[in-house]
Amino acid sequence: MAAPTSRRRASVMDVAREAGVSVGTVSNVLNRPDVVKDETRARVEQAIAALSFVPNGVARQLRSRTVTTVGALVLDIRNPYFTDVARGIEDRLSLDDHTLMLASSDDDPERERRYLRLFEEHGVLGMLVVPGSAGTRAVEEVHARGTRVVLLDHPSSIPGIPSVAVDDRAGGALAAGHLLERGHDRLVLLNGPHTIRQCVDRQRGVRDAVERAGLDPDEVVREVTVSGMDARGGDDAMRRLVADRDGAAPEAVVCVNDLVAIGAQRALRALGGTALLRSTALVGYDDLDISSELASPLTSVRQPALEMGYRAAAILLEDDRSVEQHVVFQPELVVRDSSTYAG
Amino acid sequence: MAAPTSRRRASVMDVAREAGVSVGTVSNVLNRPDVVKDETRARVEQAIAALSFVPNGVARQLRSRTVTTVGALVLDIRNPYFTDVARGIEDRLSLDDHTLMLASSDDDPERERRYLRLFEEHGVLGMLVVPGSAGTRAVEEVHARGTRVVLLDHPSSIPGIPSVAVDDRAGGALAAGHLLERGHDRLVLLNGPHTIRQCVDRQRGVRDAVERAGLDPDEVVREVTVSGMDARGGDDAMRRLVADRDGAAPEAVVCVNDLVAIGAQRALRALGGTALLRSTALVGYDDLDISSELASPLTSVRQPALEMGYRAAAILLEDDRSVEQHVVFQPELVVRDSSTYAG
DNA sequence: TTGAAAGCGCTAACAC
DNA sequence: GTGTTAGCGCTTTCAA
Repeated sequence: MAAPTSRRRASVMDVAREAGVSVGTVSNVLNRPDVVKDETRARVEQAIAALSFVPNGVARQLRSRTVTTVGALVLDIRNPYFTDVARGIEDRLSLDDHTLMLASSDDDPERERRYLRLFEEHGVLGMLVVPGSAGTRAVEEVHARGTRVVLLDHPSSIPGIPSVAVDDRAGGALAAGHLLERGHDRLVLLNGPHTIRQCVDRQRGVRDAVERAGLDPDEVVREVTVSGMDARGGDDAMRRLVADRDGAAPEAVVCVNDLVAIGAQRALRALGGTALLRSTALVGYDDLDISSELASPLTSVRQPALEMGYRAAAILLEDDRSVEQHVVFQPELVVRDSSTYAG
Repeated sequence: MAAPTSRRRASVMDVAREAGVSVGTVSNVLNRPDVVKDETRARVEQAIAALSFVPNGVARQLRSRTVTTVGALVLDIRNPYFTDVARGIEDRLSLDDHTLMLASSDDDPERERRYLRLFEEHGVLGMLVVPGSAGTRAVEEVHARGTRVVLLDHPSSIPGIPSVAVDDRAGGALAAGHLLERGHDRLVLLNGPHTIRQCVDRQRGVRDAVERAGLDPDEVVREVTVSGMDARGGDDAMRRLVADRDGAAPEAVVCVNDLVAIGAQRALRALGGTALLRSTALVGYDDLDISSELASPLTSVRQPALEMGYRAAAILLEDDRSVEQHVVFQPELVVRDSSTYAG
């Protein structure tokens, strides 16, 4: 294998010269091979090989205004839920031979802006965005400027922007309802910031369930905001909670996602071993693959991540008024040990 | 927010006309604002705002040959190990205001080719690639044509291509050595295909450890190839193993990664409950965040994923001969319950 | 400090 | 079937 040449990449001109044809013919070989005489095409293909010619996609895109790249911006690439969504997206894209540019905002408005901008400047075919705390303003602007957008994990209230989401309010109610049914009358909600729509909706759902049980949400539900929506955040929050109660664990806890729940479990075990862990009824959210494999297998609210990604990508590509533009999936409760030891 | 106009995006020409200046001046405002008279600049900026002008990055890249995008191709985006690596890459890139285009080959040569091609045609600044079963051939070609490449998770044997990897052979030896020390003299290795370099090296390491213990690897080690390097693959393989042995679990198992180990645990629990699970000593690889939270907390070989990504990105960006071009990190064994119940 | 004009590499008319 | 040429939107000389 030769060393990397610092020479300029070969261009259609070079290929044309090498093959003794015009650039138009080279372009034809590249894009409409059937229109070129066999013998000419062979010569051009030989020249392409000889020069290791790789077409400049940037120039092509500029000229032909055809793109095959879709951008996706998720909240947190380290959260398996979002990688499942991404996988669903890719599954759909690859059907049309399109490719995915994946990025993670980490709910940092600055990063979100940067990536939206990058996608827009790059002229992607469209983008799939999970908006963060900063709201949908930035996305709306992108959309207003003419780029196709589908909101992910966010019910769209914006005319012209389709969306794919899960009914988070129903999910919150599912989680809390389960704990109430099991006789718990005090709930802690380990939630993310209220700037994130999912967190607000799940909290509302929790309160719905409490009201439905004939109780007063303000008395029953104690909401604690985690420092981050990952294991670390759940761990920290649970430590604070236990410290507040002189070493006792809260009776029943709803966590905003499985990672937070896993962190909360970790804290409980660290502070008081299995005994403390089992004194709490815990429900997570997302039903990650690994949630069933935990020391205390997690009761969790399942969201159809892969399907959501697939559907969102389909809406973007099909851009078809006959397809439903606002899809809401229903979550589902999966009951395991973490919520059934206690009580 | 206005509906998406199907109108063409505004161009520098439009901005120039609106502001009553030439396109050159608009370009200067965009790229060298200090060289433009305050008052002119203000007028141009106003025009930009009025027209919602977003520069066409494709045209810019074509003309100025400056890129800020780096491509990364990992084996499996759903494996937290690789998302950690990706995160390390991003951390380094964002220092230079560069952005990451992330893709997953799923060890499918076809997908690998597609993404390498996409990156190359797009003219990325460079790429970070975890090669799959298909080997490094495709990457070498890309490199030979002049694109900067850093191999990830693969010790480079290719002149001019830097690499960042972990010593997998040492890791395999660490895992097996631990089990041997605990008195096991039959090991099952749940491995991925030998077309993947990591798998071969880890197997060699396992055999090293056996030899070091004065035993014969051919007698001690039984290697089983999983159908996929994820929980599903581990689950399937373990079921086959147990069936082969009339319902008994193997004494000691080294898994090619934590996901496989988690799947293996799942199978054991499903087949024979905690009793069967605890009759096996199990070691994983990667030390995922959640591995410590499992029903049977996983003994695992830790690889510094984040640091690897960071380092690889640094090498790519710095492109500096004074920086070591072949970095090999050393893995580390983390002992937990999964390997210490049994025996 | 600004404007005019060339050209990045490609595709798509259109002419032959 | 193939060649010629304009031009995608931008940056970058060079001149004024």
